[in-house]
Amino acid sequence: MPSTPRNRLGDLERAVMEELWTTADAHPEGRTVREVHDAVGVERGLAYTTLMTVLDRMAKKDLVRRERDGRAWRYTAASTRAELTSESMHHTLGELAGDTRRSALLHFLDESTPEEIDELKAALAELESRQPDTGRGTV
Amino acid sequence: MPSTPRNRLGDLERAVMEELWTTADAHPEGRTVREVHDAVGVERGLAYTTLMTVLDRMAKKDLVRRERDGRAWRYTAASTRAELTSESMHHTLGELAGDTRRSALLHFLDESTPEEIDELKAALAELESRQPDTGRGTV
DNA sequence: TAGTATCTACTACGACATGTAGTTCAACTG
DNA sequence: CAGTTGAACTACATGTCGTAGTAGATACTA
Repeated sequence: MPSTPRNRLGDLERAVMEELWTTADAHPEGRTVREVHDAVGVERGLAYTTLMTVLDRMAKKDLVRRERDGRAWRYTAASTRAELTSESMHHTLGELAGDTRRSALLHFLDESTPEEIDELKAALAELESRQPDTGRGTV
Repeated sequence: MPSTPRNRLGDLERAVMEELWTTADAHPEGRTVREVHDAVGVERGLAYTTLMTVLDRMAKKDLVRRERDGRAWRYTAASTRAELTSESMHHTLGELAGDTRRSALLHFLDESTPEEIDELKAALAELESRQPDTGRGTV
């Protein structure tokens, strides 16, 4: 359960998340501050401590998790990019009452590219195949 | 074209938008600062000028539009709640590359209530009936 | 073992967004 | 004309984020 906002990421925060996400497969144990600094800090001319501060804050916001590795911390993303995105979308939608939500979804689709719509349909179909029950009425 | 972020609204900003949205039908000409203050400011013990400042800033961010009415301004929401929500959702999704986007959509659906899914399906059907072309391949 | 490199923890500071409001001045109302 | 209303401008506090320095502990190396 996130304690702080956890929504909108800053530019650097996002870059750090990207780094953690893209290296998650190759490094499931996570990345140290040094590694993250090398990956996204050096090219931006940032100090090592800057990345330390940012990672520390992100841990407090539950955006990343950390585990001790010797005297260093290893950071991993707390959610996948897809999860975070989905969460953010739900958060946005969640501010709306039922009837408006429907309207927002319609708008959303209206402004979607055909590809997105296809993706959505595919995702719906996929979901359908896993849970054949429409669920109507199951609150 | 919005000049400033225009995303995440503050609490008061949101309350103001709510007020403008919910009274849009009854007052298409918009609302004056005084009216908005009476509606959302008084109960919070806010000064009239506070609402003035906030509305002024919101106008600069293109969240609201304003038109002169005598020497006062009349404010109207620049987008409907549904539009703004949809916009925000697209903004979130837009940060993702195609393959991740698909995954995010799947997650999104996964975490949706059956009601939301139904709404989405209905919206899709509605869209379908307006634009029978699937669009696949049309970049 | 002394010296250096490496890490964390803590502190700090500027920029920007937002909530909050005062002051100043013009215009309108009796 | 006096009081009221409203806009414009300015200001200040708080919170977030980018940025980084310093202090102190630990590990490595010659």
